[in-house]
Amino acid sequence: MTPGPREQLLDKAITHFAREGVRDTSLRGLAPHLGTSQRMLSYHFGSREGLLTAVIDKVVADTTSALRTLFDEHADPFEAGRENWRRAADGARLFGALFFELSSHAMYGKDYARDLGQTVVTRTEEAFAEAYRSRTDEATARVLARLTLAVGNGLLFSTLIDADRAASDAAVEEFITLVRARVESSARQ
Amino acid sequence: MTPGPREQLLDKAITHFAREGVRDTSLRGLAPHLGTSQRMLSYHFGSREGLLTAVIDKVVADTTSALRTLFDEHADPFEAGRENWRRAADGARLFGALFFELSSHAMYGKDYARDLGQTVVTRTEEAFAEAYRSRTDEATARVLARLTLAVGNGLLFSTLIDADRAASDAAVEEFITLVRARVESSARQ
DNA sequence: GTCTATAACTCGATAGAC
DNA sequence: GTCTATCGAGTTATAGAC
Repeated sequence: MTPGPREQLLDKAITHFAREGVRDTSLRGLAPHLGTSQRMLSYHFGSREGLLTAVIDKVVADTTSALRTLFDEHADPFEAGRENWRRAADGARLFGALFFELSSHAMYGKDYARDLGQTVVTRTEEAFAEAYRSRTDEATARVLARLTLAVGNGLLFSTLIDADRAASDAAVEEFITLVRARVESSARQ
Repeated sequence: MTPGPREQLLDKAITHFAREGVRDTSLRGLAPHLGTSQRMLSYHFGSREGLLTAVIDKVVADTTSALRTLFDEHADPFEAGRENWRRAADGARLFGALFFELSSHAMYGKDYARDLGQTVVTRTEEAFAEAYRSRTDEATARVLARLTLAVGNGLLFSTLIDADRAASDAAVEEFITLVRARVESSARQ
């Protein structure tokens, strides 16, 4: 199944948005970089907002499927967390700024960005909570899940600003150590 | 010292940006909401980018001075952290989306947003590290500072997406408990 | 400092031929 | 599906009177 022209354009558009931002990229300015015309972007996506919606839908779909395989492959929530961080940080240089830019659109209440918010917070948090449940009680699992997601997003944020990946890696390890001790102590009770 | 018209316009502009976003706010559309004209915005700030620069400069100055008083008033880094979270979360409904939107501009490498990045990551992290140094060794202080800032920004992010302030408050308390245990155990060595 | 007016430009959307 | 061409509304920046 070879992707149609629409899917090819969408992939290229995401790459370009990741580099240049959504903020000051117009359909006119975007088209030449994708080897197409403004008319074709309008034709395939209906409108500028239609293109943004398609971009977010694809990002959401990719994130969701990646998350599913992640927790299928790692029964240990700490291993899953470490692996999730590694993937996010590796991709950050490419897609990190776009991630936070589109998320800010969700915060402003833009319709086309609502699914993104649901995916990057609610669903991811739920996946972490599910993994923690095997190690601790329900209430602790929920609060640790929220904290874990926050650590991931917060370190992604810091890394994108100051480019200090090593410091963020160290912080992840520190956090894993902290939580592991916490879960072991609650299991001993 | 009563503020001049420029400063009054700037304050109102920040409030409006916080509600509507920078992305789709033009000088023309902004002016009537501030009780002025597009001509006056150009006159006082030179250009649209000049206005954005002024907005960021003010946000940076306010954040820096708030941070200084924060650590002057609370010697206990855990109290300072809790208070920092309280302030950030209280202001989040007003300025949170703007914070992440402008930060994404810094990630894209926009000149006018560089100072913002320095302030919200490098300087804040340094302030936390300074506070932790009184409780633990240098290396641990640095990694805990990075982790603490990440928790704050990450929970701010989650709260802005899903509006669950209570869950974030609980996560902050959980984190303080974790780190307090960590610091006490390292002090015992 | 403030106003009106406008120049010069860019945008998204669309018409219509092929 | 793809092209050229254009409409109409939007933008910033600026000229010039008061």
